[in-house]
Amino acid sequence: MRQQDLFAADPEPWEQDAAQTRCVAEVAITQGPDQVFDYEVPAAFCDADQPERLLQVGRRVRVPFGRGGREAIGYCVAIENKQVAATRKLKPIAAVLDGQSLLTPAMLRLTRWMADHYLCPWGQVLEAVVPAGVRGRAGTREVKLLSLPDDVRQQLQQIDALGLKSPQQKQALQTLAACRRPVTAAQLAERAGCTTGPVRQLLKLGLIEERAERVATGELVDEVPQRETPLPLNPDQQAALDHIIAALDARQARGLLLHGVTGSGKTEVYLQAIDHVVGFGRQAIVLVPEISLTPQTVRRFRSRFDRIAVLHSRLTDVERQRHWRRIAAGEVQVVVGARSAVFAPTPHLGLIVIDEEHEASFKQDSAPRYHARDVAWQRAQAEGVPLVLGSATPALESWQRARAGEFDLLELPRRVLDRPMPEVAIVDLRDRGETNFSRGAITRRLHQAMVTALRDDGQVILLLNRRGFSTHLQCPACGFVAKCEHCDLSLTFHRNDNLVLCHYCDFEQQPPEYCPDCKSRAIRYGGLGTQKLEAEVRARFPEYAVARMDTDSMRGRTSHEEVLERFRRGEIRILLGTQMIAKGLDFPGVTLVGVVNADTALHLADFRASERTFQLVAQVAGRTGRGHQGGRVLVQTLSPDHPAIVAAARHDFEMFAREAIVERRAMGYPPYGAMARMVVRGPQEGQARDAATDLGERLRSAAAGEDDARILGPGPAPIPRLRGEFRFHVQLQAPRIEQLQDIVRQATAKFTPPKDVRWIVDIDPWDML
DNA sequence: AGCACGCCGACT
DNA sequence: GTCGGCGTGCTC
Repeated sequence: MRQQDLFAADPEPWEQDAAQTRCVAEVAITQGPDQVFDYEVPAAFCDADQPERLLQVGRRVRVPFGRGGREAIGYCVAIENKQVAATRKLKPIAAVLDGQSLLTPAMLRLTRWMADHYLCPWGQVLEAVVPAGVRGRAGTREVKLLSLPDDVRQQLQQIDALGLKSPQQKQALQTLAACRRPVTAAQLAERAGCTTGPVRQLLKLGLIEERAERVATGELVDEVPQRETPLPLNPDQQAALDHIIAALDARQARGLLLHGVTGSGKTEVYLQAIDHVVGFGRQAIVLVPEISLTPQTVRRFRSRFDRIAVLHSRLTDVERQRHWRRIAAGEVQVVVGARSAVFAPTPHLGLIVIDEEHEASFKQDSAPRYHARDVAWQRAQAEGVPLVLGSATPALESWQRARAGEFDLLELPRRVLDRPMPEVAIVDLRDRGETNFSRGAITRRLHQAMVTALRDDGQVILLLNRRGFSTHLQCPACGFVAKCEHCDLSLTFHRNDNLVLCHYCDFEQQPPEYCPDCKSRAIRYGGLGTQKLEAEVRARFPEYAVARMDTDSMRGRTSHEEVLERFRRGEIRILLGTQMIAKGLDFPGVTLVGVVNADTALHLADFRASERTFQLVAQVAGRTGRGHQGGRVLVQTLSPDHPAIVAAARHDFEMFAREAIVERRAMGYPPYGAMARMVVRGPQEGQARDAATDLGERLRSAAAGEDDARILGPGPAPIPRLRGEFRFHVQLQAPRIEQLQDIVRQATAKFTPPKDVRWIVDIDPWDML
């Protein structure tokens, strides 16, 4: 036993001193265990005269951590006067890293909730919530500011007593004394009418002090579009707006589901609600899917509000940081952005809007795996503001909350100007009369509809939710299928680059000339992708301009905007592409929408497969019939009787919801139960499987007390190998999410898989791959 | 998450 | 006899 231990129960006098109530900082480490650690606050960080290094809640700190005193970065989450046990030694904070707090107390509470809900270390959540540009030094510049020490200032009356020979130095000194704000050496030189030489000399003599400070650089220049006035509302829109305004005036947290068919004018309702919020000096946050954060959307908001911040993924760190500071300073009325804009540091939030709330992109697929809708609802409740969720095809989770009375339901059942919904026809791909028309993807009926639409000066949108040319390469002689070396998934042939590539890890190689197994040269290129569809369309309609939109053709920063602009002007007559073209576009000239294959997502091993299919078909169908020429939709499918497809063809969300909810309830799937998923992955199959098995056992024993919880697996994940790693997953279901959180917390507390084996937990997963 | 501590095999 | 393997546990 070491000597210290002998005295542990009876502290030395100096230890009793240390046990007095002390100022303690609680720090959440960004990379480390999910705990908050106490640190001593040195007096140097308590000096209000030095705001740059003052410790405050929400600033980051550098702290010694672990044995050997290695350093870690953390967020100060609380400063308290605490009674600390006599034997307990606290390490001191080494440095304060930020000149201002990065998080309000409300945002700290929100991130704490996220850490608990999504089972992610608090420090990691904080790191994800504060944009990198704000944490770093981006967008700031160090300047050296001059000041006059007090003793020198007092002696200025008898300036000659200082013994300065140079009149320029005297002049500079007096000029500095007259300055009300700190100045740089260059500014002082200019005002004193000299060069920086005398100023530097004064510094050398110690008559002037210099200190470094970080200041923001640059200014944001917003393009200001033509000012637009509010559009007249139809009675449904007016009723919805009145309802939202009533919630706003009540200053209460309230969830409002705005269910409006495509083209029913949801955006105008948001705009006028936001106008109301801005009217009493508060800010609004509008979340839109990344994919529809187009110049078109942005222009609409800019044309209605003076001070708006647009947060999108293409911003540089510096730009992001400037927006963030403007928002935090209350200079912005409306924040428009993708998922992470839910963390915008608005000082007086008045309203949150989520447009297309059913969209997958609101769920983050890396830690913290949050859903912006759920975070927004949490924030809305904490700040007492309404949350408006808008969609033509709401997520069943939101729909169920509205039906249960937890959210208010606002319906916009009609399109603006009483335009009819487009007529939707289903084309049965099992019908030989249709498919024998050609070996291609376009049936006789779709071809004829295209001919008619184009002849009548209309435009056509064709949806095919698969990139590439051929989706698989197979040898007809021996059955060999070309697979990715790292992922074991079929490689897709891209004819434009003459490459085969993996859509999951971007592995690419030359297409094989012959089968590696049986040397046959007759490899068949099967499966339809957008590139092949493009070739077919060009061959069928050589006289019309065609454009393809998918992630391959939209690599440039502005190509997306360019294509849409040319389509708007009518230069492009046929636009084909992946789901990128299914969402939010509003072009009156589109008189025909063709869904080339509605079944692509229908048979995935995923309980949301039919919901996704319904949403995709219903959304793309809504892209037509927006002008006076009307519009029609053709849906090609092998499952013409599938409820999701039938309901989408009738524009009948409620019909779809009624059917889908029966199945969800029977299976205990969301919204009728909570779900979580864990994935264990590693470069060695056996190790990963063993770790998954171990985890499965821990989960089961943790769930022993919860007889209504179900643990499925472990088993190979639907994508069993990805980027060279083997993947196993476990699915968890229980009536309440808290049960699953407790089970996972218990099971993982002491779960330490071998080196190279990693695990993740996904609460409310959106997909199961 | 990292890093030290500790207890068992192949080397000087 | 020691060097080093990585399994276990702690970090204010």
